[in-house]
Amino acid sequence: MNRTTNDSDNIMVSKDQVDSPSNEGSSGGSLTGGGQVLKKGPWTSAEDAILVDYVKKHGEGNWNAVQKHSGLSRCGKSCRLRWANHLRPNLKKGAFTPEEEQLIIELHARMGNKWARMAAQLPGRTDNEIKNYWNTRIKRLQRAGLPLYPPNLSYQASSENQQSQTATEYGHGEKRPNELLQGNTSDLPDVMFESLNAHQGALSYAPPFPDISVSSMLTQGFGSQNYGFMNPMGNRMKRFRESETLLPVFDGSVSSALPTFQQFSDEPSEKIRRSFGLGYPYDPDPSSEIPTPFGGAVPGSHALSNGNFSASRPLGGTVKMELPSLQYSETDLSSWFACPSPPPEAIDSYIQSPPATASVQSECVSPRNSGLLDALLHEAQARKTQSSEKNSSSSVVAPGGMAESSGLPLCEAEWEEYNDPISPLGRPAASVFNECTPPVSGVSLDELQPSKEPSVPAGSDIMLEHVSASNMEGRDISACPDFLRPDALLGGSDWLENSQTAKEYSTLNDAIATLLGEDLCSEFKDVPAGASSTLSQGLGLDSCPWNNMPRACQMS
DNA sequence: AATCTTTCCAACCGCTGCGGA
DNA sequence: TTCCGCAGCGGTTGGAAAGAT
Repeated sequence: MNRTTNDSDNIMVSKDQVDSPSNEGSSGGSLTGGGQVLKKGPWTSAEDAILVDYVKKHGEGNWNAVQKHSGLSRCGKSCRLRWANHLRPNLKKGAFTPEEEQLIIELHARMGNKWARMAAQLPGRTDNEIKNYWNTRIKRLQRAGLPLYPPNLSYQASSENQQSQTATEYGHGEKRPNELLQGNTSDLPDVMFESLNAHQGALSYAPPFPDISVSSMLTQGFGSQNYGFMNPMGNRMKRFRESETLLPVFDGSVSSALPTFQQFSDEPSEKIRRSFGLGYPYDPDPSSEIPTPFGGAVPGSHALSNGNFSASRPLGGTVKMELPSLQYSETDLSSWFACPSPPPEAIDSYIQSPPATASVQSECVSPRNSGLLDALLHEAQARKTQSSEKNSSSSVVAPGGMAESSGLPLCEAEWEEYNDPISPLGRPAASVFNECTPPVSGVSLDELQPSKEPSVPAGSDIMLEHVSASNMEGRDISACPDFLRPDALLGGSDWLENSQTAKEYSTLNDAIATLLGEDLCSEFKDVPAGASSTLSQGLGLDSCPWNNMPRACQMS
């Protein structure tokens, strides 16, 4: 399949050749200042020739002059784009090589949606190409309920590295990805991938995270109000930014806590796998004694771990995918970090998760063992299987695919055990994360002290406090509320009595309303009556501020 | 074979930053 | 200092091809 740009060009040209340049109106257009109609739509070969000729003579730049000097009825923007994406020399056509794909993933983890900058690292590739590739990729991953980044992700928290990277990758005046939205240039470490080199062919599904800096996890993953949740994409983030100030504690975590009602599509993983067509030297060794990374411990969290909604089932019809960079780390980390084989002290948490892992693992052996994405698909399959097993014992009915992630009943039942005066919403995501996520590489988050407070953005102190306070050891991971779902977010009324929490929650509610109102609430409203009632009773939704939302968002 | 769905990609649009007047 | 134009960037859209049913 792999249509190449050449193919497209040929097709386009053949089509356009019928559509003569004089037939400009067919593609629409706009008037220039001089009244000339600027053509839109696909470029013809004749136009290409004109543009190439012009650039040869005059060089790149001054694109608005192209129209004047060459008679080309295209706006400067269009000319620049055409040149940059198709006509300039040394453009590499065709599918991305595995190496390029790997690099893109790496770069995206570091840069976010900085396509142009990524393109600079990929000779012959255009930002548009990379962007399209990435968007396609995340669609696939989302559909499969998979995280966006491979597990063998590591953080390099050394200041040396920060400095060097800051110096080399982000020139003067440039902001690093995590700064781009927050305007906060704290000493956040860069996120680095360990190379997915061939020598990792034996890499199990439990890559160690020796380089994970606890402080970086705290400051980036949760503490940083933006690093963890920077959403390089548009609308929702824009809306979120508008309400950012209303979220003193949660920061971006709210967006991360957006529910995913259907995290696993029914799409056969093999189908997806085929569509990936990748061959990362990554082997989810089914024989390894590593529990299914998610093990049901944090059911429903994975799609959230993408930082995205399932694309296969848009919520409210208008939910757009949000391109995560690694800045989604709270969610991403929760998934990725859950992948590694837990340290001994964390085993309990895994043990207590549904025992589907072994069977799931065995059932979902990646036949190809061919790479990261295979592994991810493998994992998705495992989770899907596990999810269905859990459903058989769960009476909770949820809208859409909510029932697939049936973590809520457990959470409901055991939430009270926490006796945490801080509300689920009032509790920082870090705390939630800490409780829901097994320690990494033998380092429990509980052990992570806010030793780098200077680098912690304002408000993170609260988070850190909670992180310190919440001790996950020995707790049943499954008991942790699934804050990745709005019903869980709404859960628990006790903490609402805490005035401060209630206040925060009120503000938060406003923000959520802003964020989700049109998109999610209507969907959530569709919870079957019984389930809704159950949820409402169990979660104290009667007083749920969601009901203060616009009518469309109110739950029946 | 027909129809529907998904994937891919080129191109457009809006926004932002920068530099010059 | 402000305004304006330009270049560039990122998000989104629309249409064609490919694949699935």
